[in-house]
Amino acid sequence: MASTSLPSANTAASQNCQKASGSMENKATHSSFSIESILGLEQKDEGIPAAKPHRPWIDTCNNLVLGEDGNPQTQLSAISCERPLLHANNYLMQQERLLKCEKYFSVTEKVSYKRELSWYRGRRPRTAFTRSQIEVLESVFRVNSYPGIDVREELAHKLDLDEDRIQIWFQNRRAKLKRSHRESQFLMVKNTFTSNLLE
Amino acid sequence: MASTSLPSANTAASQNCQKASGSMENKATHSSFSIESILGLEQKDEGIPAAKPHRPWIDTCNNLVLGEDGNPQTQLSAISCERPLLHANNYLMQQERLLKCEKYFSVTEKVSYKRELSWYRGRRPRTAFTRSQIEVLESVFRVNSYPGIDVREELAHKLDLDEDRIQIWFQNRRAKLKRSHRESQFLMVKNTFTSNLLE
DNA sequence: TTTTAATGTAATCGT
DNA sequence: ACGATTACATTAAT
Repeated sequence: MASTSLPSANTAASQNCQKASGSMENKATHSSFSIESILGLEQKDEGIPAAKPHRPWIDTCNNLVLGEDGNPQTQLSAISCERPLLHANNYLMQQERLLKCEKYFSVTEKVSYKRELSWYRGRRPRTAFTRSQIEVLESVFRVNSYPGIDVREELAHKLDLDEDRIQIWFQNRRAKLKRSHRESQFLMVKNTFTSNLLE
Repeated sequence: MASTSLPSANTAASQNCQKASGSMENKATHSSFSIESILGLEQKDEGIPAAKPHRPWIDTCNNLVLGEDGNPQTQLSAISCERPLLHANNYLMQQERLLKCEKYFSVTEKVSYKRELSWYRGRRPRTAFTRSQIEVLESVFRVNSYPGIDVREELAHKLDLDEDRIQIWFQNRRAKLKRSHRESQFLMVKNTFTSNLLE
């Protein structure tokens, strides 16, 4: 049995209530998008290819992306590689695939399928940090939440990680800290308000 | 199936080659900031309370949490909202509960149960969408699987739900769609393989 | 058991 | 670098 399924080492703050405007590919949400209009409307908006950054972890030749732990992204990562290829031969394959699924999915489903494919094509496989890696990172973070390139490189070497991953980790960690501060502040204000009401 | 999932403890080096870090010699910015010195020094501060995930469905005054659907988590949700309370009186309650379950679970299971208890304290009561709510959501999803904040708010108002629930629902829906795509893709590959074998 | 709401967080994008 | 938002992996309730 999978003994200790301890996925997240830290149980810190969560970040529900994320409400802000601007979904990424959805910029074109006109205010005329009432539910009724949506329900009674076929939509043709789409596209927004969005330029493609460098994705070194994707093999250009449709090879598998290995995960060391049999991660499930493998099959999908293998589909295609780079945004430009979207309009190359892979595009045909996908079209074909779409046609084959035609009888199972509606037109709009195919549209969003296409969008989804193009979005997450080439997304870096999610890194699963080890507990010990997290511990080290947290220790460093406690001392310095803005490590310079030298510390990051050192960490990368010691933890056998990309320096990029380190940087992203610190970014996300800072965001998390900020969130928790915001929330505790919110609660403090709320509590003060409440107790003021009570007395 | 969750039983096949690995503990995800490893995956340390799922990354491919590092980016050729140059000099490990520190740039003498703050040369005393080596990892060893950081890790070796006493961590006395431990600020970073990692507090308050903002759980509005938990009442701060230990009142009952309404569930709209008579959810059983009420007792648990109402317990606490603050990390320190984990070591306060609630801990006793949990111990008691653990003792009661003693005959049903192994020691290691109890351990993980304990860990998980402290985990999902404060977890939002599971929302049970009605059929009609689902229908509307599905209809919108068919047209647009990435509704912007405006559509989400409108949906929330019309369906009498939190906007958060809407957002989460769409997230999970997208994941589900992707899963099904993955599966059909797998089947397609399998079929192709099989028919290639047959001819 | 299966499905799916909820959670935490790594990765992505725009500014 | 930050903020917002997403995908992804997982947990837990039904």
